[in-house]
Amino acid sequence: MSRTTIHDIAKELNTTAATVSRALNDHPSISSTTKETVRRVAQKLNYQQNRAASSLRSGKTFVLGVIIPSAEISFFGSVIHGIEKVAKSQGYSVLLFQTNESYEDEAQGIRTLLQSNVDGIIASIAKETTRYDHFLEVKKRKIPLILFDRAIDELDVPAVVIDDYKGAYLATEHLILQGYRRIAHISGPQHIQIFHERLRGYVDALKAHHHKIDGDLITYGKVSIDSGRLCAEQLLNLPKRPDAIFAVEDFTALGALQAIKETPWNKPGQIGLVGFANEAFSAYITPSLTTIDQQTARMGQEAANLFMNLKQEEKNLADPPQKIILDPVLMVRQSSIRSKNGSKRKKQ
Amino acid sequence: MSRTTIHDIAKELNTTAATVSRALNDHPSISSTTKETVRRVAQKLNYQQNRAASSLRSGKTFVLGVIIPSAEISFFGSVIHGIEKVAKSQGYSVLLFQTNESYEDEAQGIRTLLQSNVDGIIASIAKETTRYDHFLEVKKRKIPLILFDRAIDELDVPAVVIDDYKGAYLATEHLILQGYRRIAHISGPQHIQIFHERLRGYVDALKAHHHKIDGDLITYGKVSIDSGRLCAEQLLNLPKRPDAIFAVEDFTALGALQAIKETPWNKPGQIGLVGFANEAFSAYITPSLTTIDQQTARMGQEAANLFMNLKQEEKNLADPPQKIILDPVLMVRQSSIRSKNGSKRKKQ
DNA sequence: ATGAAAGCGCTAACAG
DNA sequence: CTGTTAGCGCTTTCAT
Repeated sequence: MSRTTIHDIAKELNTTAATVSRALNDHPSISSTTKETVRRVAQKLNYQQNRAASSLRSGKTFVLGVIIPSAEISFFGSVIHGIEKVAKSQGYSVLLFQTNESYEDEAQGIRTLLQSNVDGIIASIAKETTRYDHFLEVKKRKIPLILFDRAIDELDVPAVVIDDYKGAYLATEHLILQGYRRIAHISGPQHIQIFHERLRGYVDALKAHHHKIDGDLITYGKVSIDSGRLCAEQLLNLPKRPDAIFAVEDFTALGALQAIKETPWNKPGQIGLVGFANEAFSAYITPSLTTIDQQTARMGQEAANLFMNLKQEEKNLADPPQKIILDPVLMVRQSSIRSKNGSKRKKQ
Repeated sequence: MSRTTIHDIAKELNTTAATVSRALNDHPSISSTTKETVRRVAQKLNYQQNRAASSLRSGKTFVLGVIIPSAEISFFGSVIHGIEKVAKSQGYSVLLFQTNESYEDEAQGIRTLLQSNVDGIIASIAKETTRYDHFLEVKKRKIPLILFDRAIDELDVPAVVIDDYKGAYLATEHLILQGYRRIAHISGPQHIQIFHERLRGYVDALKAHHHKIDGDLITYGKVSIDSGRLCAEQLLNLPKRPDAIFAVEDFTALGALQAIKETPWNKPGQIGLVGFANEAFSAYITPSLTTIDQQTARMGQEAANLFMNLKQEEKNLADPPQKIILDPVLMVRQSSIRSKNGSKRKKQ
């Protein structure tokens, strides 16, 4: 009545559980005829391996633990997609935990993953997390740990991130090439690394193209629609007003767009706008938003690949951890196409 | 060197593994002093339970298997969020599988979940799936199975869905109450139940308010942006053209909106538009899209709750499976606010 | 190429 | 209240 085990198969074939186990695992020292018959009987009896037993004995679970702030955020949903895809292709399952940006939940998640004997952990650190003891515990147990998006240099583990500096540089340069002359930037809190990097990219792009850096044209918002709107209003009311805005991410850009639309002297196509993140809505608003794509699914895939590679060559544990920096991709849409003043329209 | 086990704790305390196990599991017949000391030593030795061993013995894994088409679709990301939240609160972990809408992947996912001895499975069926043998296998093994969104009556298992009929009724009625007189509908393939239900809701709402049903005003698209655009163009070119459109879901509505904007005789606010799904972009497009919210995170929570309830009262296995039908919520935004002809503006 | 025996770490039944 | 014993189902030496 109860579930078929390898002993049932062994009995049916007058052999032993060991042979059945080896046959099913394609062990080299089993004749192909035996493998064949074992597989046939296994199928007949509808046998399914008991992974708990297998992993208890072998120490391997073929489970990959994934820790993210929230599956509800499209960025992370996309990354999970990429991770699970690669994991599955290599026979791994994904055990998922959300932290809700809380250190406590994150530590609890790590604890559960350790109890589950996962073969590796892929994580994006919670905003609240400032202590890394839980991650150090993972390292101590020699369980492969890979970070993505929000990496921590201090932990000294492999990571996949995108090049925020370069993304911002591309965005700014695109506006320059479109012919905009006074390009403003709405940034975010500078203690968060990615926002600081994006500001650097903005500044360096301007410098490289011999534009002056004007402190008035740089504002620091709180990374939200409302904040983007307020910052943009402030910029558009300057005596020497900007003719383009690079926003630190798409929601900020969305707020800025609202402000732009309500600006009396603005004509469509006059004020350029670029965001960052390629959020789901960005292609569908009016005008559609030029932005920087972060290659989210790819990020997940690369993270999973990093894990697979680590497994392969467990030898070089002392090697410096690999860091993959993904190239951001400029998505040119309507919001940054300069349409008047006879400026030359640069094709991208 | 290697990981702490209950035997290590037992040795330290001159007691036995059984006692330690019971103490850690808060077994009633252990004195509270013993529990206390055991817990202290466990903490000191940094003990973490080995779940594989525990579940091999006890038969329970505290793992919930979740099968979805793709984590990249925001709908499913949101549902996962709800499921994991409830699961975690009850000590369960979530093992995630994506089907990519393929029957093969779905069957493979079920197989892996069975091998992993999950305590229950929550699934949304792949579009391609037409045979249910894999799900029947789950039932046969008496593993609780809960479906969401895309339920299959034939399987006779608990499910959480939203009331598509009611959602469509609400959407249509809202347009009627706004004062629109000729309300069209862009539907989808009728062999897919949800689209058929939405069509029924549309028709019944019109009937209930003594509007005529005009076959010309009902088109059948392919549920995409492009298809929505084409269908809307066709509708807007009718001799007796509609003054409002209810689209079967938000992407269709988005395409329809493009067509509306390009209609020469249209003035903003003249043609009403309602979508369905409350996609992430719907609040941010111009005009913002009135739509039907499907309570996605709630759907996940309810599905997880259904599982938890099943676990509690394993007695009534013969009872008819519970079906939870969530109420859709009308999200009124700009696209459906009637602004001219002195119609009374109905507040919702 | 296969079999015998042991044991992964835990929990549960039975004693006391 | 605690100890003894056994065994969940599998893999892995070690033998042959």
